[in-house]
Amino acid sequence: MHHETSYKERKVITIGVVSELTGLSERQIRYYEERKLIFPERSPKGNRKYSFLDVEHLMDIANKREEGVQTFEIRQEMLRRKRKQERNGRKELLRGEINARFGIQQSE
Amino acid sequence: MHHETSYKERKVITIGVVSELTGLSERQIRYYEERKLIFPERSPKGNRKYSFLDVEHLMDIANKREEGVQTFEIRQEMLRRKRKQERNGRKELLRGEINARFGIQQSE
DNA sequence: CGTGTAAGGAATTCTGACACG
DNA sequence: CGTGTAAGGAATTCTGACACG
Repeated sequence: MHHETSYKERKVITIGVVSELTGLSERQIRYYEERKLIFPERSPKGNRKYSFLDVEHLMDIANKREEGVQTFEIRQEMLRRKRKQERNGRKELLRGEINARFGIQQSE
Repeated sequence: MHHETSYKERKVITIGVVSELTGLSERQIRYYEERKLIFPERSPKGNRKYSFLDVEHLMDIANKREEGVQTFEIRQEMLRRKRKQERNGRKELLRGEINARFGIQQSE
């Protein structure tokens, strides 16, 4: 319907800028990647590149960490949320197919 | 109304990435700045930082240049557009004030 | 576990300048 | 005018490792 990979998702920000934006050290940012909390892309020569969405995730992670939540638990929660989204995604897809065949019933 | 400086306007992209995104050389990008076609911010240590909007402007500039338009003319046109926008901005502001006093009373 | 730091190298960016046209 | 390039320096980023706790 929309998206051509929006500004929010494009991976164009270097780790130094992400560090400024989030207040996290580069060490922390790289560690959260190691723990699979964040997934930067790489430039041709291997430099990490982040999106605004990544920056927001990192700020959420920082808040969780301050509350003493461990990276492992943060990852668990992320995966749970993701699976839930996927289920809803499939549900929506199905709803779309049904509508396509049996018509636009606005009622429910 | 909205805007907290949206993703599109935030200056976070380094010149190398802008170069990849636009296909322009760093030399060209710096030169267009010298000619006042583009206005990056600077990081604490002096590195240029661009927004997605800047990237789009650069692509427009690249197209104009391919058509043989000189940087001076591109700048002229930019300034003309900007002044027009400012006039419209003032007009809208005025319209808002008039409405606030005499128009559409949403009840009070 | 989460983060700091020193280490060495490679890539990035900056400025001012010369070149060509 | 618009762009390439070599130059030298400073800042950035990368990885793997040791440290502490």
